[in-house]
Amino acid sequence: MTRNGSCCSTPADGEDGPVNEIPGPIQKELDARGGLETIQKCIPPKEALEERSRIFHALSEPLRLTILSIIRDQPLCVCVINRFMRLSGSKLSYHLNILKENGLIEGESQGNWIIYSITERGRRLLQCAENADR
Amino acid sequence: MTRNGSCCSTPADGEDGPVNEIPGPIQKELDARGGLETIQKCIPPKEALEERSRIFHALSEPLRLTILSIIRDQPLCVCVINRFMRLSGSKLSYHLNILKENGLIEGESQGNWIIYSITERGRRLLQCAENADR
DNA sequence: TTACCATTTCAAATTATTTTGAAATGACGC
DNA sequence: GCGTCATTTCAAAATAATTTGAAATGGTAA
Repeated sequence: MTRNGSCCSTPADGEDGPVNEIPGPIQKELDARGGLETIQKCIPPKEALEERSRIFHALSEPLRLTILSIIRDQPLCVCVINRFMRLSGSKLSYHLNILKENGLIEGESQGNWIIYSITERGRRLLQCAENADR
Repeated sequence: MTRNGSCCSTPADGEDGPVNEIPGPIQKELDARGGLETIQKCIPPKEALEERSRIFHALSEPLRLTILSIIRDQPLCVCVINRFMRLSGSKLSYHLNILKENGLIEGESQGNWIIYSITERGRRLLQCAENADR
């Protein structure tokens, strides 16, 4: 298996990658910081990256961000949440579940109702959301 | 068009929703806060919700979070980024583009290369990512 | 126990995102 | 100009997320 010798040849995914030149100024900067290995160490482990991206995925729907702002200041049952959302029950349930699975809300059964409240994580990330588009 | 009289009947999406009872303790809490209208005001406008969810979507892939941490401390050209990622060129380009469209990175052409750097927004949100999974 | 209500679950249909590989672009040096 | 390199673009294929409507669950109350 020989290499083709250029810096940026496009390897098939997962195969051994390119192995050559790096542009001058970039190389300098890189050396000053300790080379490629130093950067490699900045990449978080796979599990952390996957967990974080799942959480962001949960936040990547306007409907779900809406649910979070609705229950931010007080727990509410599904039917009251739906006064604002006006979705089919199964659709609302689907989105509530994604928020719950990702630890952004939690639900407590009380008789006929399920009362959802925002979690600490949910609150923290809702705050990030509000700062995001700046 | 008559209503069926229950709190939580499931309306078709977008139709007029349910209009009845609210569980006792929830109603209390709600009144103490100024009723449904008060909560309604906490829901950000559609445009803000959509913009934020787009940004979170851009962050919802391990590959893209990886790219952000790689260029967090110094700008790098695509081919050096790909030393770490080892993706096909078009795949890496696709993900770089999503980060760019959402203002998380920016690219500057320098001769044969394109040097990407993280933006202020990218840095801020990468920080959120690191606090997310707590 | 029967009926009813709030909510969830399931599978099928729909829609959106990602991956792939080939071709295009634009810079560079000869 | 020609060949080469880094990167992007495009369309098709593959995969993943969301929506829908019907049916199930589990509580409550008569």
